[in-house]
Amino acid sequence: MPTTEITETITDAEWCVMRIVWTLGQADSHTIIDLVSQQHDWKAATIKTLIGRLVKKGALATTKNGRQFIYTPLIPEQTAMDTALSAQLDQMCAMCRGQAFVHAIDQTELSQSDIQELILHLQEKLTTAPTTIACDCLPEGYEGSC
Amino acid sequence: MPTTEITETITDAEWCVMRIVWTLGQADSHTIIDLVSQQHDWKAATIKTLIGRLVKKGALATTKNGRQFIYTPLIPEQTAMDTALSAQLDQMCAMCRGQAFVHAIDQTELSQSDIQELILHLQEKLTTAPTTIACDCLPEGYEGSC
DNA sequence: AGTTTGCGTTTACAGATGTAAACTACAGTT
DNA sequence: AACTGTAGTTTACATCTGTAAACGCAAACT
Repeated sequence: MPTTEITETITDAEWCVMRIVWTLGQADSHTIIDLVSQQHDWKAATIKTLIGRLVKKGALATTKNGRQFIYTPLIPEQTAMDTALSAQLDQMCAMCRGQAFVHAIDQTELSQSDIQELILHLQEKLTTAPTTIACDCLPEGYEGSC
Repeated sequence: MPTTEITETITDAEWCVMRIVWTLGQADSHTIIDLVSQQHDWKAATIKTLIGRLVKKGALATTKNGRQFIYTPLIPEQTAMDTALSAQLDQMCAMCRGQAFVHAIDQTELSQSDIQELILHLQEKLTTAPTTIACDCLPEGYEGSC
């Protein structure tokens, strides 16, 4: 069987569709179109296009149900979030990522349990953390710091 | 004078150029092209295009220096990182952002001082954190949880 | 002064993305 | 059986991105 690997990226507009399906677990196109149009000023045709592209990309699976399809996520939401965040972080200076987290966390609403989990992970991480992280914005062999 | 607001986004390829300029503080095109070509298999012409687009977008300022230009960042690196991370997080389910952070932090090398700062911020945040964050993947009026 | 070199600008072009109309085909209705 | 509505597919098209060649002009060299 073919590996369910997703190579292509999910675009911003496609994320809106995926979030509906992730949350519902599964949905037919009518439901998706109905819910997404309440969040965005998109025509039904637009949402159909997005669904089609997500199926082609292997992000959504289809199951025939009479005349229509039921769509289910082929990639877990958590995986998609990880991939997206990592891609973003990877393009930022390694030395600055810590500060980026600080700002991001300051501006994000987090639940008590999430915060506690984060603190635990960080405390654990602290035991093996290096003193400093070098800036990696310049090519090999150059020293820099931003 | 016009406000130095950047509305347009900096693309992935453009980030590579910005990182060089951010790190050096300022640079002429020769330097940028030289350093960027050591990191990416791009022709000088490609990098010239990226520089041009960044100037047009208002991300880089130019100062005439004889026959050539000196480029300086018009937007701070930290601001760009914040904006990029926020945009990414904003499109993810509010309820799941905490877990996204957990995974991202697990996979990112952080210095001891960054970790300590993060822990402090989180401890402070804990004092006013809500017990739970609702999933915001569905339109107003629908209850969901992913 | 003429020529070369190098810098910034213009033009090019394919593929991705946002946005959507048009079309096709089958299920359900009359 | 003919009709109609709707779900999925095709086609459309402007803009953005990645990638790069070509061009014009001024400085530097001869």
